[in-house]
Amino acid sequence: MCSPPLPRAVSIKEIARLAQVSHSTVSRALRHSPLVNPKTAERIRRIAEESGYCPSGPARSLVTRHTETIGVIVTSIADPLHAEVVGGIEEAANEHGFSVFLANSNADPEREFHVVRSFQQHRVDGLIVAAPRVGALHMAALSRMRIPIVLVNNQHPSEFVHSVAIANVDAARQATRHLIALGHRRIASLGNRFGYQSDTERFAGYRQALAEADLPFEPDLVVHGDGTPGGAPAAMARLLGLAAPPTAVFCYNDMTALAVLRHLRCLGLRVPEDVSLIGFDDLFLAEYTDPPLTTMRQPMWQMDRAAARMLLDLLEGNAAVENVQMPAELILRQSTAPPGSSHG
Amino acid sequence: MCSPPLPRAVSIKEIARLAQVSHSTVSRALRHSPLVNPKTAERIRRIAEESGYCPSGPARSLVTRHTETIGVIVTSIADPLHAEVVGGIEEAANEHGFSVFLANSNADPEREFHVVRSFQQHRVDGLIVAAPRVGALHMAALSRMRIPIVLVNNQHPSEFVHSVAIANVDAARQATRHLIALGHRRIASLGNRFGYQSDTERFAGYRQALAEADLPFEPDLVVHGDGTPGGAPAAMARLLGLAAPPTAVFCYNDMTALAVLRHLRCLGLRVPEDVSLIGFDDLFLAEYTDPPLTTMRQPMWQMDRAAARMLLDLLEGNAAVENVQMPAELILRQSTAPPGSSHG
DNA sequence: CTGAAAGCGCTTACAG
DNA sequence: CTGAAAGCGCTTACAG
Repeated sequence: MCSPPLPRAVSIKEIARLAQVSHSTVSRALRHSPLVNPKTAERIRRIAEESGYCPSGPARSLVTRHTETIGVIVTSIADPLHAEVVGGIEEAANEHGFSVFLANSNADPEREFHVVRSFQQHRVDGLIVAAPRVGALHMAALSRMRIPIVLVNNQHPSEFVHSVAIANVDAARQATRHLIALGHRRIASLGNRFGYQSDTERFAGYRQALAEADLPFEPDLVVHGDGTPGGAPAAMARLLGLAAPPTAVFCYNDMTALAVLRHLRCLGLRVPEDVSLIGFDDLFLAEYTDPPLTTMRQPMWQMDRAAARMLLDLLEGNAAVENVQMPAELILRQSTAPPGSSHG
Repeated sequence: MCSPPLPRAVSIKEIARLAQVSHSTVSRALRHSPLVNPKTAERIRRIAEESGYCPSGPARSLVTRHTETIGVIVTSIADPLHAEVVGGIEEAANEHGFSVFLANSNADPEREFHVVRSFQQHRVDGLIVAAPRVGALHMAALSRMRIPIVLVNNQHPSEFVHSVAIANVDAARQATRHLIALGHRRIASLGNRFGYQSDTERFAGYRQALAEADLPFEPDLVVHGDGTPGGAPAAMARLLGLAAPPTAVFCYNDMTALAVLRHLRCLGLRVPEDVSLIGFDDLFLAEYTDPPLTTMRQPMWQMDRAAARMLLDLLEGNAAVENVQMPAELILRQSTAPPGSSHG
């Protein structure tokens, strides 16, 4: 609240005084308006340069009515998946001369509210929401801001916004097919009960693949974790306690797969010899686990860039597609193999 | 550059009209000034609320001369270590009502320049620089901005700024001591030739530990990677090619250790039976490798919070300590063991 | 307690 | 080509 008197930066007026012209002329010269004598324009620019002039964004935005900023909301910056989100967005934004405000909702409703409010106060030109719940709960507040908004992997379908999302159904089907192709018949789905739509969609893809292969759907083989390593052991214990345990597990995400991997190791079970494991996301670390994790790659960097470009298009007045679905890619590594491959 | 006419947000004037008072009074009421009749203040606030009024940060900052924003510069957002940087900063900033601009320098000098310039235009109140080179190369430009700056893990010593850094010498000494205590005598140091000061300091710590234990320093046991997984295999090959290869390796960071781990596995060497490995950073994934990685934890989240708090202190006019050194913590996991432990 | 006035640093019609 | 003027949305002395 309180703060020391910042040294006043040199303004357009100051350099007008120095250059012996009106501040209007300075403004024009600095903006390279053709309406000013090239000689004086040059002189003005030199003076500005020498005096270390740096235009005031806030002042400028007051009249232009845009700030050249976008806001980005993520649930957790520490989440490796979201770290990439921010990277792709920042890159694309910067290429267009936009700066990005980053905020972390922490999945806390109160915090989410404040974040949106604060972005609104800063008069961001547009918003990218990569925090599923924010999109879900605050859509009304968001659309009241009357600025372009793009949702990344939004978890609740809504018609009136722009979004980019991973093609969950296809991805899950592909993952399951891969396991089926390897010869697995008892394939578990370890979902995420907080995954909302993505969980539903991935589950649907799993069932589709089963149906296509004429494999029976067994409810017992479906358990729901919480999308974090913490919930995985319990879920896995349920599966292993079954009379006929699964020979392969399709995990909601890599974090879950990671925890399962570790849990199985503790139990003395081998991956993929005893149990095959497939993840989702292709986090950086998926390549470094032992065995390296087979997974469905979610091209986050591209998705983010796509989201940013979509927003930038909107900001530049171009029509943009409403929704983009990006395909996931099966990344074959060593955590999947034919069932019982150690014995055969 | 071009952009559609944003719908004009409701201003203080508009609600003044609605409330039949002057806009000065509205301003006061909204800011809870005691200089306004409680009844009318209440009425004004209600009207503001109902009309969806949201104060304009840019307009406000023009007169208050601060924007309640800070800029954060990192080299790479995708780098897991830096993802945490941002998280801690954003959290602390938000608690004090500040928003954060995030930019990624990509270790590109031109980009770095633009980032600094853009933050300056946005009139950020303060800056946190977690991109070592920016601190090194642009210190002059930065200090010309005349705003508080805090450097995180800055790689070049400079007197006139505030900084928080990891205690590299101590950390490296501790790591090396751990290996010595396990009985290792031939301990390699796999450094990072782009690590500037941190590399130098960690190397110094390594030598100190050796000296303390009266172990000879062998230049052959010191190689320099590039701080990324890419450079590790070559560096490791050199070490393994030695007449008497090391039985333990102190790696510059976890990423390097990770790559070494993998490389050794390819070569059929076991960790820690054949070679002990200790990393640095304690990235999230260090816990999930096989074997889990023994490493020196760099408490990034706390370091970031410390940096943010230091900056906030500065912004609030409080004196702040100039430099904070945070101790690293030895995290014992399974990648280190006595030499030749498979045979004994 | 309230309003008129000045001003923050800029841009941009409007007259010359 | 140039300057005086108005205005962007706010805050805050200054007079009542």
